[in-house]
Amino acid sequence: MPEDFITLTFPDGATKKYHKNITGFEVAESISKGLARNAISITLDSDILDLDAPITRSGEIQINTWDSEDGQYTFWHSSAHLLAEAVQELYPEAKFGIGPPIENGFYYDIDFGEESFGQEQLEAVEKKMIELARQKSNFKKRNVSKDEALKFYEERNNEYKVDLIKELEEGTITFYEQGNFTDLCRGPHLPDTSSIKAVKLTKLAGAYWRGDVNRKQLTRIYGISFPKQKLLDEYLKQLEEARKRDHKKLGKELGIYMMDSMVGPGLPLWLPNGTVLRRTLEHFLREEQKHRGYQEVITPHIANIELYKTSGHYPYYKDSQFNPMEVDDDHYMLKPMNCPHHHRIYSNELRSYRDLPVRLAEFGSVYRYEQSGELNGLSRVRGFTQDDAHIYCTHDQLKDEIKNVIDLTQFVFKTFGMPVDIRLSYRDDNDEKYGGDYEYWERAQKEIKEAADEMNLNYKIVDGEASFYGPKIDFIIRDAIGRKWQLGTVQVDYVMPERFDLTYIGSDNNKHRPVIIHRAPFGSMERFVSILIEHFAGDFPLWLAPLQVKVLPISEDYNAYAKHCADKLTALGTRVEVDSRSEMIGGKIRDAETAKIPYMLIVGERELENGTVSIRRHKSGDIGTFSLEEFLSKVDEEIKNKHLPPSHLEEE
RNA sequence: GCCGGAGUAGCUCAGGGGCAGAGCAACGCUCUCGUAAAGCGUAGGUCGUCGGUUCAAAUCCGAUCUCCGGCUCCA
Repeated sequence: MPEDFITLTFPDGATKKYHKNITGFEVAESISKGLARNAISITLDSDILDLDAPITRSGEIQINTWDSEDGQYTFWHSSAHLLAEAVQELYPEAKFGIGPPIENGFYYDIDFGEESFGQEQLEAVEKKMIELARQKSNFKKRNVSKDEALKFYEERNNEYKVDLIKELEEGTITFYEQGNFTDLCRGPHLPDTSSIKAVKLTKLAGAYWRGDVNRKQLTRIYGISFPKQKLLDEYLKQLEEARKRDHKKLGKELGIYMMDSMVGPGLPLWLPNGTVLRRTLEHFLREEQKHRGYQEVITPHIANIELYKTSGHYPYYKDSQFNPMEVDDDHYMLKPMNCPHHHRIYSNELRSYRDLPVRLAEFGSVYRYEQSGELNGLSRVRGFTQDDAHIYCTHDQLKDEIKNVIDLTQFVFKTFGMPVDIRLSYRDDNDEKYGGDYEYWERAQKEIKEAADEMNLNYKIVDGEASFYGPKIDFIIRDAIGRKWQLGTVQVDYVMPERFDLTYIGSDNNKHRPVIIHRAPFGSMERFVSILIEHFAGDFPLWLAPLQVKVLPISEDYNAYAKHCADKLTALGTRVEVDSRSEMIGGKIRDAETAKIPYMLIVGERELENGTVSIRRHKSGDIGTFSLEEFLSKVDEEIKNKHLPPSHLEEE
């Protein structure tokens, strides 16, 4: 091929020849006018480029519009610049840090100096952004030398950009300009500001420069923008919907839990309905574990500090534990984890290789001193209960045991129809963060990966996320407003067996070290329940619902028959109540619907005469009249098989 | 811990130096009803807490507690 031609491959596999140095815009134009009009940037192989940048090589090309992730990324990146331009207009002294696009929008970190910046100021900036966007300023790219770049920001006393530029290579530094605003930036950007039609500045936060608590805290402005007002309206509506499933709101409405300032922050009190929910979950896992060879144990909530010094937890996590208390001449601590207690139980008897694996399980409550700003409903608390277990096995058994545990965890999430992300958490090069020998780590990381591969898990490997004693598999889920939380975890540990001098007698009659697997499918009952509430939006599967059936007599004349139906259900073990208030049936139905009770049984003259019940399902409405016996077996079947609620099945 | 918001009846919220408000819930009475709200009435408050300014503070100021959104952290 002659040198001045390149070949571009499109997402559908088609290829086309172009002159070298053709721009992305021209390529788009060659396909259709509409595409050229909507084009935002292009992605060449994995690089996102400006629309007017000359394309110098062959490769796979994608024209990015608003409908692609890369297109939105470009759109929001330019919006961040627009935000900065608006701030600069209103606050000429403001100094800019970084302003990247994020998953939903963008932010910019800004040093306002002595100026105070609050909610009220946000609106003015928002208005200014729209005003500036309408001026249709072009985003102009310019190559600058390192000296020139440094000089530019030194003149403006912007130590943040200087800090950034110092780390850049000569020859790779570019500035982007739009209107009166110039920014250090690698791009790419929109052709001009005019496509930014709707802007909402959503949050104001403090953010440390470079994420370092010891450096200055800048003001971070979060925002989101769209090419159409309608899209912004939809986004805001969606946010509002999401807030309706917030477990803090539903937890209160459904009587799941409460917080009380006299009890203390981060210390949830489980209300009767929440307790039913939690105990049902515990029973579910306890039964499953029984079938899988676990033995349950119970350990106290405090222990001598020596226990945690032996485990090595104490020096690593000193700051996130409640202060020790003095008892006689010793120091005791609220337990921040269950593992050391279980290790002592393991050591309580001489173990033979014939006994392994030993699987010790406990719903163990632990207490951790989380920073006050971190506490969040049931998701992040200072006292919580882990569905903890420790498996002591031989090296040969390790991989199979990991697979068993993964299988259990998958089974749990499948039962609730929950989508989870799986992460293999490895160590990084910061040796101070981890205990134990490097070669153990290598081995554990390898075993985990092999097990995950053999189970066909779809995972991501993340370095630096391991615990201090070993690598792990984490199960991550998102809450109603998109935040990620870790639920289940499976961790391999070669360190604790050494520290606690754990042994078993092998077939060779010698002592050997077992390996430990730490695991918690739910993670913590508190966090799991918070996610469960949001996942089902309070519309729980029948087997989990705190109140499963409400019997609604048409009038007081049918209270006795309603009671009769309820008694039959109670005898079956169903959680049932009768609404015998002197309300009209419509009112009773409404109250039961808003309380999200799965089944309503309406009984009046017709039902009394025929020994039937009229069934209403939450969210689905009237589903017809059945004999009481039919309903009993229907409920029984639905509970036994842990059906998901109808509303949820439709969504899947 | 840090930055920004918020806290008024059981719940959702209005009021913003001059008598503490509404809807829902609760309680009482009437109604006895067929698939998402019956009617009337009654009661309910140290306006998170402590202090200051003022003739007068729910309202202005300061401190503090708790909650929410971020940052940092997260066994």
